[in-house]
Amino acid sequence: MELAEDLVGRFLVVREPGTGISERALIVETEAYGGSNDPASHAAFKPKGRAAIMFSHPGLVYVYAAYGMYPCLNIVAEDDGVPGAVLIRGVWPEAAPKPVLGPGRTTRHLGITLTDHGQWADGPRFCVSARRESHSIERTTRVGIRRGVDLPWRFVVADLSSR
DNA sequence: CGCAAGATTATT
DNA sequence: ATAATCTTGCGA
Repeated sequence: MELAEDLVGRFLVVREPGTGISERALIVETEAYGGSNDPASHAAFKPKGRAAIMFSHPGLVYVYAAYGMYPCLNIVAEDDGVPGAVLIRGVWPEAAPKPVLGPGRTTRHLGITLTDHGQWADGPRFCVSARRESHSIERTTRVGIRRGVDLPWRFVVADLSSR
């Protein structure tokens, strides 16, 4: 949960294998997901298969298929045995004039697929840079879910439209 | 083994 | 409002 707020305002670097090309994107929207205390978390109602990585150690990438259509990028947040992850819901690629909002759109834009599941969030494929400038961060309830809607675990850069 | 449902998005 | 379609949980 602290990680979710910490990631907002940082740069995520994605390197394309082979090409040597990397793309930097400002993380502008995240959501934190917990364990059995969080009814919306995958760890709460299907803690098997891919989602089992949420119980693993921090810094690993959890990629799942939302409704079978779109990959969604998460970063495992809690220690071994403690379920928890941060969903990247929106980024602002350096080259783009406008932010890319929505977990499915974000991963599609960055070229992230289910095969990236289990990668290190700070390794050859991904890298999270230090915060470059301070942003005012807004904390709201989560969106796009049907359970646990009341938990205020969504973090966004407040002045999105003014940059 | 078959079916429903979910942290989504684009299209009718 | 619906289709597209991955993964798990549950019932037969």
